This record gives sequence, structure tokens and C-alpha cells, in this order.
Amino acid sequence: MIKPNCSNCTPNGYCADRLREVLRGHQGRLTSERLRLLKIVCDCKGHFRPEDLARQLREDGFNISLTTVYRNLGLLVRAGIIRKVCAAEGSPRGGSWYEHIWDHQHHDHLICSRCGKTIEFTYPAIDVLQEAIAREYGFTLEGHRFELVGVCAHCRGAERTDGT
Amino acid sequence: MIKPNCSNCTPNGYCADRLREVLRGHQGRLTSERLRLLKIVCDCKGHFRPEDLARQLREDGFNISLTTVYRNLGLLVRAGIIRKVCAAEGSPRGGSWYEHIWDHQHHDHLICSRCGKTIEFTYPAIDVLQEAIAREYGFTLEGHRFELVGVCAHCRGAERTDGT
DNA sequence: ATCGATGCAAACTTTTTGCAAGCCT
DNA sequence: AGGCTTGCAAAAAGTTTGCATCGAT
Repeated sequence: MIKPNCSNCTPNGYCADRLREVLRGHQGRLTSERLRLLKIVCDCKGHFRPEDLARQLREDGFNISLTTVYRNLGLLVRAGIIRKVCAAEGSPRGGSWYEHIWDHQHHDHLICSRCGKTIEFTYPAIDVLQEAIAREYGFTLEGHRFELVGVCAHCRGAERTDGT
Repeated sequence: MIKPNCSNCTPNGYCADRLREVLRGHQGRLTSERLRLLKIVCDCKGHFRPEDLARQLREDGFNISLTTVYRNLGLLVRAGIIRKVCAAEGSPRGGSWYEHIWDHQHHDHLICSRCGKTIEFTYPAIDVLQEAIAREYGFTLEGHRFELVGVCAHCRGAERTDGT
């Protein structure tokens, strides 16, 4: 398995070799659309929806249909290139959100349930924890999602309104 | 704030007082639909979608519209009665999933990326960890979501098929 | 009596599917 | 050449909204 950052990877994590490797394992074909999609995904800074990818591709002058984006999202997830995030607690319209996890140092999220603000953090101890848990249940770990939901300092201040 | 398990709570966590309390704080009205919905939610064993609630209600002879279910889901989330889960990695059709977190001991999920099987586990150390992180960022914690994604022992065994 | 909540139907958004054509291997 | 992929359009699924009516406070 090619490492997330092999010598061919660009700084933003773009690495055709990795995609090639994944496709080979699943009998998939390396199309220009998939490479283009991969590139866009790696350029994404934060969270994105399928539609965001399609729009970005269109703006860049590539006519890749939303259908194709959808059809390849599963592939990218299975390849460990992106993952779903579910920051949106109260489903405030807007489908699935993803983020790429390729070159990033793995991070987790702190989400304010009032204003929706999300803060990214990393905490090394989590890795130790997840290893222990996975071993206990016989899982081979691929990743994790750790989201803390609460009220941020700012919203807590504004909260003193309905107390009586 | 009334505790998740006050003296009026039934074993499955149903507690009208809690709902009443939450509604009072937000100027909401205690309707029969909301109580009924609460009851159904507390009877749910695992994960459920909005539609599952509506169907269950219908089967029980209560005509509560799907619209009303949707309109009240946000309320239940804010009240800390249910939370969204996002076990579905590759969005295999099916909208938002929820679970109730009322009387349950808090638990987290181990999800197999191949077969989708989810195992629930609890690990006390996580609570310590989340407290530390929340304090660091000035958050008042309401809950967390910790999902480990990997390949379960069974699927790992079957995986030896595409290696060459 | 007032104003929020509900039901129904329609509007909307998001995701999937059928089919002919195209392209990777 | 063979069969996976793509694009387009249509269908299906999931979610929200408008409006008249009902009901909690």
C-alpha cells in the first residue's frame, strides 16, 4: 500500500499513484475524470459537498457531471482519500459533507451546537485509545471520527437570556 | 435542569417532565404529538430515520405526519434526547439517522467499512479525554461522537481475494 | 383570545438509475 | 474488442414550506 505521502505526492496531497493503486485493487479504471476529481478534492481546504466539487470543476473548465461526482465519492471514501463528516447536527439543509484526509495531519472537531462553528483539534492520546479499542474487537483500523458537541464560549455568554 | 433519569422516568427513558422542562425554556408547547413522538423515540432500540418514527407512529394508530416528525427532530436534538449518527460512510441511500441518548449509558461505534456492521462500545477514558479537550477550548460539553472505522475480523478474512 | 403547532399538498434539494455513447486496458 | 465509465435526463428519496385549521396556555 502506497503511503499517504509518497515521493510523487504534491504538497497538497495530490497523488495519482495512490489512486492508481486503489483502482487496481478494485478493477477500476483510471479515467481523466477521476484524476481531475482527485485533484479538486485535494485542493479543497475545508469541508465540501458533492455539489461543491462539481461547481469547482465547472469553474475550472472541466465538464464533469454531478452524477460522476456522486458515483466516485464512494470510491474516494473507500480509498481513504476523503471521509464523511457530520458536523451538521440539526440537518440545516444541505446533504452530505466530506473532507479529504490525505496529507492532513489527522484532526477532529469541536462543534458548537448553537452557532455551528467548528474548531479543528488534534490530540495524540486519541490514537492510543482507538488502537486499544480496535484491538479488543478484532478490527483493522482505517480511521476514526471524534466530534465533541457543546456550546462555545461566545454562545454561552449570550445564553443568559431565557433563564427567567 | 431535570436529570436524564428522574423519578418519573420509565425504564426506557421516557420522561415527560424532561420534555416539559425543555419546552418551557424555549417557549414551546407540550402537544400530544410531541409526547407521543418522545415515547416512540424512547422505545427505539437502535438507529432510526425520521421516516421510521412516522411509520411506527402510524402502526401504533397515531396519525402524526412526517412533517411534524421533521419539525420536531431539531427540538429533540437540542433537548439532548436524540443525536444524529453518521455510521453510513458511503451514503448508501437513506437520509439522516438518529439514536436516542437518554437513558442509555453513553456509547460509541465501531463500524466496518466493508459490511457496514456496527458494534457499540463504551470506554470510560474517552470521557476524561473529552473533558480535557473541551476545557482547553472553552466549550461547555453536551456530548460527543466517537466512531472508529475499520475492517471487522470477518471481512478481513474474506479480503484475501483481490491480492493477485 | 392568542399564537404556536399540525396536516396536507406542493415545492425543493439531494441522490440514484436507465440507457446510449465513449474510453481505458 | 470488451466492459467499465460517463453524461444526460428522468425518477426516486429526503426535507422544507405555505396555508388553513386546531389546540395549548
